[in-house]
Amino acid sequence: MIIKIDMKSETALYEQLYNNVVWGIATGRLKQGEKMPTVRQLGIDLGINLHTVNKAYSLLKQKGYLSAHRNKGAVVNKKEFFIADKDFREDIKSSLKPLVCECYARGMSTDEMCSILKEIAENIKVEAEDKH
Amino acid sequence: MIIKIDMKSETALYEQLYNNVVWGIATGRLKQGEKMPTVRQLGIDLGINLHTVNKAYSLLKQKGYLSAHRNKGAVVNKKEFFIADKDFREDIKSSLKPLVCECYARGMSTDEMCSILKEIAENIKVEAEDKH
DNA sequence: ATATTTGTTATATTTGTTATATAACAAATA
DNA sequence: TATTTGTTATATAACAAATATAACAAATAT
Repeated sequence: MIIKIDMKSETALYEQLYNNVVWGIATGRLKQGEKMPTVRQLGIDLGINLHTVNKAYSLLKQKGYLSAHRNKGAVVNKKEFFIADKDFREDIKSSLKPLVCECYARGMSTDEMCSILKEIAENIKVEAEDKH
Repeated sequence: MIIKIDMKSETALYEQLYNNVVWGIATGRLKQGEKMPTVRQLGIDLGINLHTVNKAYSLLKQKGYLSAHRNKGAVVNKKEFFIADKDFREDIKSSLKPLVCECYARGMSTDEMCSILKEIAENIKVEAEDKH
């Protein structure tokens, strides 16, 4: 999978990298068991430091998306390793609440919010089909 | 409205403050034309620096929620000042996409995501009715 | 007019985070 | 035994968050 980062973005590099990998999994570009580039190689490819890559990988491991073994590189975990369990749902709720507050404060209805969410989800589905 | 911040939270103080005010507007605790505490007073009340308060207020002004005038303090704007226009919707989409990706990667359906969103919105409604 | 209140701007300092750089360690493989 | 890979440890620089002090500018009160 081609990973791209935007040096001008306000989002931290390691966070962009994290989001990219999650997007890759969501769109089926990264499949379970698939080998990730090494922290050194990806650092070279993206023109960033291996520790920045390592920080992203560590987070991805912590969240269950990747496993890493010495001299083996990082691989994408099976889906069972990153299910939408209770803890995850609580995390998502916490992240979502401020956004919902903003929408609500601006007079948006719940249906409107859901339709935006569905639009995004639909987009991800299209990106998943576009991978060929 | 009673504003509370958590010094142990990972979220920046100015951001917590920002979220608090938006929540206040969303739940009807802060009404249009209502006077906000002065940056100095709120700083004293919360035990934080007036510049931290000022940073939150500046962001809230920038997003249309508040107006400020010298020696008048900050007041909550009319709803017309913070509608859910195209720019806002684009911003929300950008913020929402990484979250939707995570949910999608973990096998959640769009309906499940919407139900979580609705749950949060329902909660805000309850908090709005609880204000008496 | 003058003093006060308030947002605003400016400068400096401390602390934590992000990103880079170099080096070394540890485990698996060739 | 050498190499590859993740991992850990320092050190450094740049930036952001939060504080501290001071001063400025406009509106209000006395």
